[in-house]
Amino acid sequence: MPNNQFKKSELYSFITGKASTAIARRLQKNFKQAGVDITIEQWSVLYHLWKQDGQSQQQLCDATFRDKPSITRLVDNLEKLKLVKRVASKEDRRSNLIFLTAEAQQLQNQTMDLANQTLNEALEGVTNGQVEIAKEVLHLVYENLK
Amino acid sequence: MPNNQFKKSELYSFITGKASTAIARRLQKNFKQAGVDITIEQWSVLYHLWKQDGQSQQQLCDATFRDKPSITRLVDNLEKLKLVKRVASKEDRRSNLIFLTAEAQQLQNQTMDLANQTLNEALEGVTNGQVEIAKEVLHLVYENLK
DNA sequence: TTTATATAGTTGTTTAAACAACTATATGCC
DNA sequence: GGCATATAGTTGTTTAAACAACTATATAAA
Repeated sequence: MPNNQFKKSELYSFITGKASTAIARRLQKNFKQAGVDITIEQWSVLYHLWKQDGQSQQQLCDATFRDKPSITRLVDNLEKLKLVKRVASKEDRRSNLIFLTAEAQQLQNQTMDLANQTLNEALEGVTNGQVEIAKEVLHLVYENLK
Repeated sequence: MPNNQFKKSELYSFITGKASTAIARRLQKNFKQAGVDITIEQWSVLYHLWKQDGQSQQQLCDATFRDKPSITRLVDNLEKLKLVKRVASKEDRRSNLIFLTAEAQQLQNQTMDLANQTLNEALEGVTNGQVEIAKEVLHLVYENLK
């Protein structure tokens, strides 16, 4: 049984994601300090819309690894904040396309800088090689379970 | 600026913790399938009490990386489920010591097996060496930000 | 000793996650 | 065309996270 040594020790913190919790909290704190008043969950939706605007809610589900009710409510809240708007698709009347507002477009550079800064804080003292391997492992775990 | 290549790509999934989310969901699913009717957050508290029973709520905060209100409510719910009980400390009257019930003690072996099984599913195809490095990176990230 | 400060825990409020149940529209098959 | 099934999204409910404000007790300093 490979990996057994690891699996029995430190198992807990792997499962509970202490590292990603720590990163999320720090990013939220850095947003707040900079006067950016959105949640990191909202930001994660905007992030995918900056990459490609006008995605359907289902596409955002896949991109963010969230279920449909979660995206419904995140889009609700982003709409209240006037950061996105729902537009009914003409091709498929079941589907909404989500578009960024001008205000949301203005958030991109600042928040991406804050996210990069947060990762710099997180990865202080970690080598590029280590990070590459950690990235591979996390990717494999995700692929194994998704 | 070291690590910059990494930091700009895959940044998002590192921050949002897709891997740990995937592990948490799978563990919850494995609990449910086995008829274990607790949340993984509740389990994470029990996990630390199995390691040492009778910890204060503040100790559980530190161990689980949660804030005090979160632990208050997790202990509330675990008490409702009759899995733990609060006992007022005699040395410090501000503090509650949390003790496992017999019922919670019986959950230990089964749920630890399910957690190990979940990690085996997650780490399929990952070598011990890769896992060790990933563990180091996650630990360093946590230490940098906690 | 009394006063200030720190610590342990609780409560209220908002946001989000998970899951089930639901509506509406689309697609595939006879 | 009509029916079964799949897909897109919404709503309700429970649990948890984050943050601020609060109570009670302990500790330290004057």
